[in-house]
Amino acid sequence: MKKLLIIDSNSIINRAFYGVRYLSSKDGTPTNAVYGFLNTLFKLIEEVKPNYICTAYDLKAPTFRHKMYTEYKAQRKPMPDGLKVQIPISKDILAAMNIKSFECEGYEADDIIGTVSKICDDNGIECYIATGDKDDLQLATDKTKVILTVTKSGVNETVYYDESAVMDKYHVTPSEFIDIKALMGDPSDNIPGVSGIGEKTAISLIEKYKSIEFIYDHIDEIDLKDAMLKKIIDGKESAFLSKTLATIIRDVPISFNFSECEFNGNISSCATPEVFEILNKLNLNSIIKRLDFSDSDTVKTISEDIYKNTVFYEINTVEDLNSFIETIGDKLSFICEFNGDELSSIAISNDKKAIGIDLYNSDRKTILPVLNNLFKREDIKLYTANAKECFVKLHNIIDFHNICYDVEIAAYLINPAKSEYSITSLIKDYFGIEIDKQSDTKQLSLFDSDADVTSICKKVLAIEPLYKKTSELLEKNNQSYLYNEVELPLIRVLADMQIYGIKIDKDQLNEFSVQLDSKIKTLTQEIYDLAGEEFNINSPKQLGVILFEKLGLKSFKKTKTGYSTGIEVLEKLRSSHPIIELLIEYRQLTKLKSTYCDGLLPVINPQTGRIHSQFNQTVTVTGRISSTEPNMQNIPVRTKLGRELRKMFIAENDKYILVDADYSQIELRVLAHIANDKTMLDAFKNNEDIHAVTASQVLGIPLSEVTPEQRSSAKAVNFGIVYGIGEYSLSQDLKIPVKEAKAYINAYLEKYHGVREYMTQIKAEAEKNGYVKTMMNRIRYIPELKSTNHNIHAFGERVALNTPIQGSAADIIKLAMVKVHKRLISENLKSRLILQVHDELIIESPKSEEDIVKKILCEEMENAVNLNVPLKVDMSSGNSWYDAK
DNA sequence: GTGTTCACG
DNA sequence: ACGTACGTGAACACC
Repeated sequence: MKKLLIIDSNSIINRAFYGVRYLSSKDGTPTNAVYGFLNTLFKLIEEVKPNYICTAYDLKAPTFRHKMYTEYKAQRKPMPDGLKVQIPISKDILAAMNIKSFECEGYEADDIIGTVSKICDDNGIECYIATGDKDDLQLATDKTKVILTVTKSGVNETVYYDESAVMDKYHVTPSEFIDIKALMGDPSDNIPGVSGIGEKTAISLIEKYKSIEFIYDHIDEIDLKDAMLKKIIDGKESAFLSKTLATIIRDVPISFNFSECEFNGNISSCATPEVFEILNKLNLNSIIKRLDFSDSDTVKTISEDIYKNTVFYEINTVEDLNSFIETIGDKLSFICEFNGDELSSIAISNDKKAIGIDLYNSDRKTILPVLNNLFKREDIKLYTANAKECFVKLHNIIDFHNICYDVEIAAYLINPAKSEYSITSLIKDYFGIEIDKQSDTKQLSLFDSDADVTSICKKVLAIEPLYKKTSELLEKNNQSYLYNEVELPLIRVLADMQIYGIKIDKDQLNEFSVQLDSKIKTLTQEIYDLAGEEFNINSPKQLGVILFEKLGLKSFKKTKTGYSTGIEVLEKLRSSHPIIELLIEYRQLTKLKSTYCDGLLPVINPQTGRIHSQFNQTVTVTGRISSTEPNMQNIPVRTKLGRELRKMFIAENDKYILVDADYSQIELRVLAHIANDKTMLDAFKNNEDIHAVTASQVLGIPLSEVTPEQRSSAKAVNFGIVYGIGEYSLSQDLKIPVKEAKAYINAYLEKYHGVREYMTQIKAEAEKNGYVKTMMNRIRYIPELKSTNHNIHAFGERVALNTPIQGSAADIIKLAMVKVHKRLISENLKSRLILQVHDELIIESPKSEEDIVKKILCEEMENAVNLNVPLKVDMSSGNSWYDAK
């Protein structure tokens, strides 16, 4: 049987708006509802594979229901603006997909759906109704299926109801739904029902008597308490009115014909050029990806102005390369591409002309030295993308001497929130060109060119226009200092850190792993014994069943998928069963073993015996550096056993030592400076214990009388302030009532009024500008502040508060790294920076250089910037990271 | 590929 | 009415 899918657009868009996190296009148009709607649409198409498809919309105009009953939906709040603008967008997209949308003055989308489903019934077509609204369940029959959709944080779920499914779930027939509503009413639509009758009574009456008509026709025979009977009799008029309001109309005057709704059951037919154009304008890239426009040659290439008058060609010989090099002036752009760690191709451009070299199709041995001679020249400025990868992968082959621009880093400073900064994605973002797509590249080339180097040449030719565009924006944002003095020189620093790596004691690590393993085995058995069965302790799902069903512990927190078994849940259950203690220990040990022991072993470089973690410069939104493969910034330290791991990270040999320098309270110092808070500034100027001072201030007791507990609470509050404190979270953290947490925060802000003012001011500023900035003008846009959703907006406020603090601290340590690195080189030292952990720098140093290194670290870190507070650095050294703390 | 948990600052 | 502090990355289970 053929299938028709009809979608209640308003209902699904509305759900999507509240269920999908805030998204917007570059121009600020909110897109979250459209995003959610389209994802739901595609999911439905893929599930139903319809032969016909259409959608129904509500109109703003009053419907017959409003005319009949002025109170109908009168309590509804108007649609938020952020949602309102997305409705017409969704219509445009549907039209571009050739999906018919119906709307009809005087009727709601439901009525159109009722009408279409009836037409389907009459024509022997199976009808699928997709909506977020339970009201439509009244339309379910054996051939008409109602699909209820739920969108939760971007994830769609669908539940299918035919007539029997409705009866299974609700124990009434679809049409009896109407009668239930007639009795109980519906506050969301303001349908009155019979006053005094709620859900329970309504259901039991209709289960018994099937319809309100029957009830009122046989009112004398009905067995009910007098009071109830009176309510029903008094509510007769209202009951019938309610029934009319709740009944979906099935003969709306629309002109429907199946041919207009034909559909091939596949989302690929939605991938039209018009759709691409709209989605691209909205920056809905994941939808573009899902629709996969690549096979459809329908995508129009957008203006390729940046390639006007450019030429490129492939070369394979040193002679050709040399003759190209002769044409180069004082600058060039280049792009390297790698196959693993090996250079696979390189493109170089000079003005409007580019060459590409396929290293697998040319003599690597002769080409590479020529390239090295070119790139090490001091008189040529180099422009590129992803210089760090070139530094790292070619470090003993090519010396890139004078890198003066990296478009990836520039684009990151302009907007650090993007997920990708590859040259390909930058070209698409800034110029709308998809260079890996087939297009009319032939006419660009004066020479015959293999397709292989086409793409890399297009990339290299885009560097100059990307440089123009991004450097303009950097200037406009006042980010020239940040770019030229911090981020650009930092590329070399991070590359060197990655190249040097850190030595790890493999044998000792293996031994630790074996020790953990035997403890884990014992624990596993004990847990099985207490549980009375074997199961996968690592599976939260299986563990949840054991704890909360088999052992009957009480579950008070749930996740999207089931019981939560996180640490805070376990902590609270600690006293209720001996298994909990073991689980907590099991979790700790398996974490250490799998993530740190077994995780670190495979990333040890067999040649160097060292770990060469990647330090990423374009990942975090706040300006911090991130570390991957492995993450060296989350090596355990907080527990005794975990800290043991730091004994594995050691200096190269006994002639070397690790020097560790960490900023003391850098974020709070930054806060004191930015907020210009006198109390806090004084505390730091007098070199006092900031947490103890806070306790003393807030509790109104002398500094000398602060107990360790009081200090620890104050510490939590100080952290909370930096994160954009909430009373609820503080109460959880300190395990005190919300009321007390609130009082604590108030007392805090009373004492630190500079901080209070900062909080108000930065929020206002963020609200007004849509972004916040750090001390060095690192910028972060906060689109969440445009959201009408309370939670999202509150999140935006916390971000506005925290980013200048966390980001300024990142600015400072990055500048310090650049300065330290520079001095190690200019003073001809063998010592090298090897790690950064947000507020901590680690240098591997010959013992003979230990003192001078400490001096350099101290000077450069403490004097990296000049604040209203002193910056303080704690320093220590040792043979291992463990000993150097 | 996503969700949960947990390691760090 | 709703969820609950900022910023990360990795391992594992499960679909």
